[in-house]
Amino acid sequence: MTIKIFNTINRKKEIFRPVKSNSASMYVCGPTVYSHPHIGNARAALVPDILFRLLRRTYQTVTYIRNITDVDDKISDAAFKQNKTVYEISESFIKIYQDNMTSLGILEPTLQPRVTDNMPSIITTIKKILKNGFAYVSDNHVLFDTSKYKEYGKLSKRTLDEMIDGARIEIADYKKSPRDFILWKPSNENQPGWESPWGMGRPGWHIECTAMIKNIIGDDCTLDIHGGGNDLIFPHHENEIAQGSCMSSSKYCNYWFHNGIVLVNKKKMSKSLGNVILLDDLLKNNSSNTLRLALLSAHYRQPLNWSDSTLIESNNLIKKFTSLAKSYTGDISDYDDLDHEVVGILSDDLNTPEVIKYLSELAKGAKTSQRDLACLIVSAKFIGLDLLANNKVLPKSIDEDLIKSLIDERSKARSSGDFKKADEIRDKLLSMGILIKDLEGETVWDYNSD
RNA sequence: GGCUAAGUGGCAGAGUGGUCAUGCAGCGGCCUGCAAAGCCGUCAACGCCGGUUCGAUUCCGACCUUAGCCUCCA
Repeated sequence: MTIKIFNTINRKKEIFRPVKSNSASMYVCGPTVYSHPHIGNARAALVPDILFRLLRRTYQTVTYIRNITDVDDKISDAAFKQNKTVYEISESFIKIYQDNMTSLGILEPTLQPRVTDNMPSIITTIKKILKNGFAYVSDNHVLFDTSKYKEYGKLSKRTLDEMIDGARIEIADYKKSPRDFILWKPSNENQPGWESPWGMGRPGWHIECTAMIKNIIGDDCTLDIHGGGNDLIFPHHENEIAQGSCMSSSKYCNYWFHNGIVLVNKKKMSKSLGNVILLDDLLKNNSSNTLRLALLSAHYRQPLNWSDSTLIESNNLIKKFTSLAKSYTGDISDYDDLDHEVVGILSDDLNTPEVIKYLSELAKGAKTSQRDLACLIVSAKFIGLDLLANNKVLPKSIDEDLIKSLIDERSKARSSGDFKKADEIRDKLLSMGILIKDLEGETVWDYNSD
């Protein structure tokens, strides 16, 4: 199976050819652990999760690395504000992040390196860049000298002149050029710091990824795929390319893979707009299936506008699929090969909306064909939708025994012809948030999420 | 202001040089005590202006609009 992915470096869909024929390596920028993960973090983890599932199917070994940034000024700020240590903050949000990802059915990456565990390799990487003449030391900082690297701007398609003209920030006096970026900076007594040849300090934002990648795959190896949100193209990934290319003679990475951001009210989430949607909140009222489907409803490179109707539509579709799946009587393992169609669709640049269309068509056929139904279940499973799981997410306040007794009471009223009473009970249940349906010989209920 | 993308039916959202996306909503019907669900059918779109072409929503160019980046943001 040939996999095609869109490569940001040349803005073209390309056939994926890994460096080694039977294995693939992928690195994705993971979370900075300073607050609760939001729906955007979920998309940034889910999109590579789908690619990981696809790569696993195709290659014998897949090394999927997703880092954890546990050194950052935002973490220090959070620690200061909450009167906690940096370690307490990062540990608690690492746990929340991992729990949220597990709840979403996102597979664990092969490796999840932390910045704090990689200080020696970060320092070694900076030393190599200095030794090769692409960085300079100034006022206890180490800075990358962008003027020395001719290809700078290749990924984001900007020239150095454009960037300098457009720069809004004041030029720090220790920089030769406003575009030079920090590899190492000094720490004061309130900030986490490590001993280095340039004094007590901490790494700049971009160097951690380069150091960890090279530490894992080897200095002279090329990474197959590097991913992240498309808001990281500049400056983060541009800077990574510069560092990675100047610390070793090998090409840094072959395929750049970026997902679009999640918008709320057509705007990027931000604390100042007050439109940040947290996963903890979403997971209270929505199943993992619903959230996954909603996040996959747009192509991964497009912006995804998040709204209530996104959730409602996904929930409706999932309900339809799961109620069909309940009627499956066979052994699903008989049909493991039935997912080759969905694999084919995903192989064309992860076209998840096309997969959803395909699932809808299977659902139509599934009413009369057990094979289509098995295919639906297996195909959904490939993108991490478990149609056989119990999908009901109920608020804790709902009393199931009360619901059952009201339904019994209504059934008696119906069979004795007292439809007025029956309808009153139905309305009462609806006001409790319970929707009932009279199926053949039986009344079923569900939480009314609309 | 510069850079990078994107504009498709009421909404969401794929795709294609010439015949169907799909889902939700709507409309008509079947079913139902009535609903709901389900089923059958159905309406409806390619930002604007030029160009290439027998034919453009699709390719090319200008314009307009929107979003992201240029602020250590996924």
